[in-house]
Amino acid sequence: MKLITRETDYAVRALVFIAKEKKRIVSVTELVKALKIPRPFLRKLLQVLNREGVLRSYKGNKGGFLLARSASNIFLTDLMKIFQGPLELNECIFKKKICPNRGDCILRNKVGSIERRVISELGNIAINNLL
Amino acid sequence: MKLITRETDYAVRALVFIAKEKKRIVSVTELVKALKIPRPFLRKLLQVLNREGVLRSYKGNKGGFLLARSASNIFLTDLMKIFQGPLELNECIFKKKICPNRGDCILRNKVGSIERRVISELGNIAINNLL
DNA sequence: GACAAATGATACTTTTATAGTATCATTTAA
DNA sequence: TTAAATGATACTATAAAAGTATCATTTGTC
Repeated sequence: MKLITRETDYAVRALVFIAKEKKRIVSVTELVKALKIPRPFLRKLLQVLNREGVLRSYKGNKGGFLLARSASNIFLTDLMKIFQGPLELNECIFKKKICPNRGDCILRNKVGSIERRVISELGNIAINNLL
Repeated sequence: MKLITRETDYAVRALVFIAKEKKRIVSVTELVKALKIPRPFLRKLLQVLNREGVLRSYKGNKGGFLLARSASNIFLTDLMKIFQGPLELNECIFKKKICPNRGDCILRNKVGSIERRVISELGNIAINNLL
């Protein structure tokens, strides 16, 4: 039972590091040294974050990354969506239509209400809350 | 992000079905017909539930399963522990000691507090709440 | 007692998601 | 010009989840 995968976790750490450096461009080399994340893996993550508009990248020598928006506007749920897909705790059965009684499944309703609360709490956590 | 695996979900359905039959012994054959779960997979699950003291089994012709304890005393968290291991939402990093700052990791603390609430809510759900 | 219908035990295979690697092309400051 | 960076993309490895197969044993019923 894992709410946050390693990809998301690494992304958070990298973003926190970059946020702390304020407006200074930060390279993967620095991040690898500080965070001890496998280099090619981290590169992949950062490229995704760039594509998704969370980071802004600068190519070439002395290049690297900056936050594309303010740290208070990058939420944990944003990262989870990017790396883990839609936020659903109970996709397993519902999605695959195995469930013979989707509508009135009590279990699903109960889990669903817990899900909504978890998501709303996670939605309150932004990068600036983690500095 | 999946709170409940298919194994747990199937187990819940089977237990709910058995609970509804009161004290009548229920065979896998009946369960398969009613719940449309792959037979060998369901058998495996029920054998586990028997070993774990959730079900009681009766061998031989006309054999099958009964609840080993009252439906109000079989909790969703019991099944999750059996099929999904210890209830931790954030095992990923902490466990593997990748995290350079275990103690004061803000992310982990935040997720941890959400985790505790989820577990306590799940702990309130028993089989008899799902009939 | 024979037999059919059940569970017990156990090992195996398949599928999916996660985690990580490798490589070549392109950009850019010095 | 060159070294140090990112972009794009394809590949591999590992682990967890889901599902299958098989043989042994038990037991009610004819």
